[in-house]
Amino acid sequence: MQDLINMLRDHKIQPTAQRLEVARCALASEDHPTADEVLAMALSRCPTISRATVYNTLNLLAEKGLLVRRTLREGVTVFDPRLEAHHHLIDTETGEIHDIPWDSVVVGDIAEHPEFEVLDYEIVLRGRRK
Amino acid sequence: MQDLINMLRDHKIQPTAQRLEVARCALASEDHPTADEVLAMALSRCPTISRATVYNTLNLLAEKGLLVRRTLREGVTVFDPRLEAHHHLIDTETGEIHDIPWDSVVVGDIAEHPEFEVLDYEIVLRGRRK
DNA sequence: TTCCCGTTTTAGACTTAGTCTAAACTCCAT
DNA sequence: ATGGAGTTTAGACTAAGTCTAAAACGGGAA
Repeated sequence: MQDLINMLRDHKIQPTAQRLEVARCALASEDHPTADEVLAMALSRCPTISRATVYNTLNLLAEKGLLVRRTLREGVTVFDPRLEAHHHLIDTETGEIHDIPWDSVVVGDIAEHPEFEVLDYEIVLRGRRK
Repeated sequence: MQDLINMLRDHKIQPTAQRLEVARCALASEDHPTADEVLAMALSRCPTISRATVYNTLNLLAEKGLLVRRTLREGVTVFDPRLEAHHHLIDTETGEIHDIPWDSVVVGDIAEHPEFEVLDYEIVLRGRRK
């Protein structure tokens, strides 16, 4: 709890009850929740929290680098609490997102692009449960 | 024109004026249009075409393998007329999507996943104009 | 050719994800 | 205590997408 407060302070985010609850839900998540999923979780402990606050807080946490916004599901943004580089595997049947450790794929040289400076990259795998 | 008709027939899609127009716009596109972008293009030649028809037709073309649906832009689905395997580079400033030839990146072995059979994959690069 | 019936198209209602706004609430510093 | 900056809130609004029910189309049988 105190750790969470400090984590927000360290990132220049003024801690409030609502922000702590959103951070708790999103950062502790084992998967890749959408904003509305975080809202649903947060409501159980913080029954008056509003959708706008959850959206604002997630955007704030992402902007401050505590979460990563990802485009991995059609039509929705998901938030990823895992900050270390990793890849993703999408279950083609369900859309579920699974983390793949960075080292389990070896990417060789990426040819220099004539017009772009590449800042980062990831592999998106798609697969089916065996 | 006749080629387009045959292409649809070959894929068991009954050609109609609207479908031909949607196919023309989407398949000839040099980029990765959204459904609403295709609608805007189609309207100039086919002024009464409806949004529902464009959405239905794009979904049909994707289902029949003439287009690929991709999740590369936040909140929207884009359609990709390039069927050969390739990667994508996203301009972090604008969100623009650029194709990257398959061979310009060498991906080594992908570790066998214990629970999933990997069907395909691609690299998503993010970068900034130099 | 005409008619029929399955297929397609259409407008518009509906849903879902997300942003925006303006008012209300907090809470710290005076 | 009070004033103001920063937060939260409900609800309006927008954009992407699906659904529905009715109208229009079109190709084959007669």
